[in-house]
Amino acid sequence: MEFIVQKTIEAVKVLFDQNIEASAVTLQETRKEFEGDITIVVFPFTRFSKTSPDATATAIGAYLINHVTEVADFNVIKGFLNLVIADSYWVNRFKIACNTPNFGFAQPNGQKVMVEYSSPNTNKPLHLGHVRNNLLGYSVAEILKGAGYDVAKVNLVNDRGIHICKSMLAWKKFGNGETPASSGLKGDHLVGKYYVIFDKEYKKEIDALKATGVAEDDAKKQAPLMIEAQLMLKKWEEGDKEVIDLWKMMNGWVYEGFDETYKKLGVNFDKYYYESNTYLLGKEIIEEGLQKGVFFRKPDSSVWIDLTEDGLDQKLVLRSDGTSVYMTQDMGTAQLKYGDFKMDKSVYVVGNEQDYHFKVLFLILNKLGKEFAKGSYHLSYGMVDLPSGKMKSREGTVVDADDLIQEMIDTSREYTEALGKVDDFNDQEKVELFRKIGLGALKYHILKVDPKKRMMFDPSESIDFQGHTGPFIQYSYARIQSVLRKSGSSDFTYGEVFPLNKDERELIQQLDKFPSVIIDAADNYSPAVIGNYLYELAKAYNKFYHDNPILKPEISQHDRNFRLQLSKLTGDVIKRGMGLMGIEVPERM
RNA sequence: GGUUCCAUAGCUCAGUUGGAUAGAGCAACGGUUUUCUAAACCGUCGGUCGCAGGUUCGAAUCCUGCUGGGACUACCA
Repeated sequence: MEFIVQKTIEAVKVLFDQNIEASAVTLQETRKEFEGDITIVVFPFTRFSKTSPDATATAIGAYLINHVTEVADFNVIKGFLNLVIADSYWVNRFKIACNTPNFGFAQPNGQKVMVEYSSPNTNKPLHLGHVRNNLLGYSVAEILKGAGYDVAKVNLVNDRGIHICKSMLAWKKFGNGETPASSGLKGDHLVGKYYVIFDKEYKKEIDALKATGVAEDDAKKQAPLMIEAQLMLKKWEEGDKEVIDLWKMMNGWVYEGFDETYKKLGVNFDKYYYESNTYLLGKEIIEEGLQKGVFFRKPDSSVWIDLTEDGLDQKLVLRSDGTSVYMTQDMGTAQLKYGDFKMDKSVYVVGNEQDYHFKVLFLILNKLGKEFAKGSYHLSYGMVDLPSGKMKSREGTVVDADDLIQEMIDTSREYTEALGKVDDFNDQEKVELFRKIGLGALKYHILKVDPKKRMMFDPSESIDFQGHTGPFIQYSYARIQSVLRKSGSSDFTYGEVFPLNKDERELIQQLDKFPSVIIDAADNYSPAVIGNYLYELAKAYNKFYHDNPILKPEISQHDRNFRLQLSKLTGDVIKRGMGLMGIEVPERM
């Protein structure tokens, strides 16, 4: 509505002889209890109009109606200037949208962005927290594509370290050669089982030591299992064949399990990075930083950065024994990734528990003068809380990703079969539909919440299929496809300018927003923006559908085709928008 | 202790440059189907926007303090 802003500036100049900036013109959608489409807030103008808000609004309204063809009418209520925009304008916008291939998606903007997400540890299966991460990362990547970026999705797998050795050691000691094939367990679940066993046995040892009078902190360090795990890590780093073989075998199990879960979630990656290949990186950057005076070395030869001037503390970047810490690796990996992709932006989808880490990382990269520091962004999402509180892997209070997905599919099957609408579906079609609806419900439920906020997830309360949900939007799509099929045509040409009714206008206005919604979602890295928009769109369509016959005999050819075209575009936008959230839509449901 | 994020209806959430009487969904209650899919549509009920000040013509939104909750603050990742 840029032209309204420009004409308002003009009106203010002519009427009150005042030059104002475009930012001084506040436009908002007219609240639906009032007549009009666009509202101008004129309070700021009263300072120089020297008249009441109502008089100011009336004067501007009168000017606009005489100088802007699109302004058909106006009214003033309590100092708010409500403009009625001509139907011809909306019809024209609609026609343009229909003639735009991939309406909503921006043209390529020539910029490259990397989205790193998922980044699992290979010692346990994925849980609800990872699900949020994966859904967010995938969706944000798709949204960025929709906004014109060239996107690379990458997964940085944490496949080494003491926690991995714990699973390996427990399996070696207590596993009796158990494999996914012999146990029937999914690989990641099998490895996770031994991670839990390690913790249990380790605790026993700690308790035994404490009983002999050893202090807790010392007991944790002295426990034989911990000593053995650390020895194993050392052997791994030395390339000990036996340890490496075990590591390869067990990680292989985990990857098979992850691949299955990723496939079910519908997420994917353009490239995998493994920490076993990157954990030694970053040491040359330490040298670089020391030379540039960004880092300093302490007498024990550990290396630090002083961030007190930035309101933070001193931070270790290299241990006294010369080995890397997480920060060292991340500096090196950032450099590696930039070398591989030369991206303009780099998004890290990581939970907000690591806010401090990324703040420091980006600060360091900036101080080192890295060209990629400026484009780095930590998409910091909130934790997923259960009614019982926070999820803790070791305490078994996690919601497993595979279980959750299966429960959603089962629930969707029960719900759908109870409605009795799928009796003529064959088995294959049913399986597909239940999967689409179950995952649609889950994904929408998680993605509709602002990523930055913590969210509550109650697994016992099965996710709804009515109201503000994924299935509601999927259903709207299926309905549209049903109407289009029944029309028996695909040529929806209709005549020229004509009056719109309220529902039609509302729907067109909603559709008209789609391109700007995608940009907004991309700028804010927020699938929730798309989700809320699609809900509003589906609501507008359902209202329209309910009150406006399309295929009835009494409907004129013109109205019929116009409404079919309106339905068609709505369906396209829903499908495209849901695709940005990684949600599929069924042709029938 | 320090840093930081959060607090909106019984529940889950919208509310993005400060704008009208703070909105949805669920739950509860009521209505709509011989008519293109009722996973829908319409209505009723439900609020001290954590509390107290401040800035402003105007504050859920900005500032300060307080209360309550989370996270971070390791030679862990």
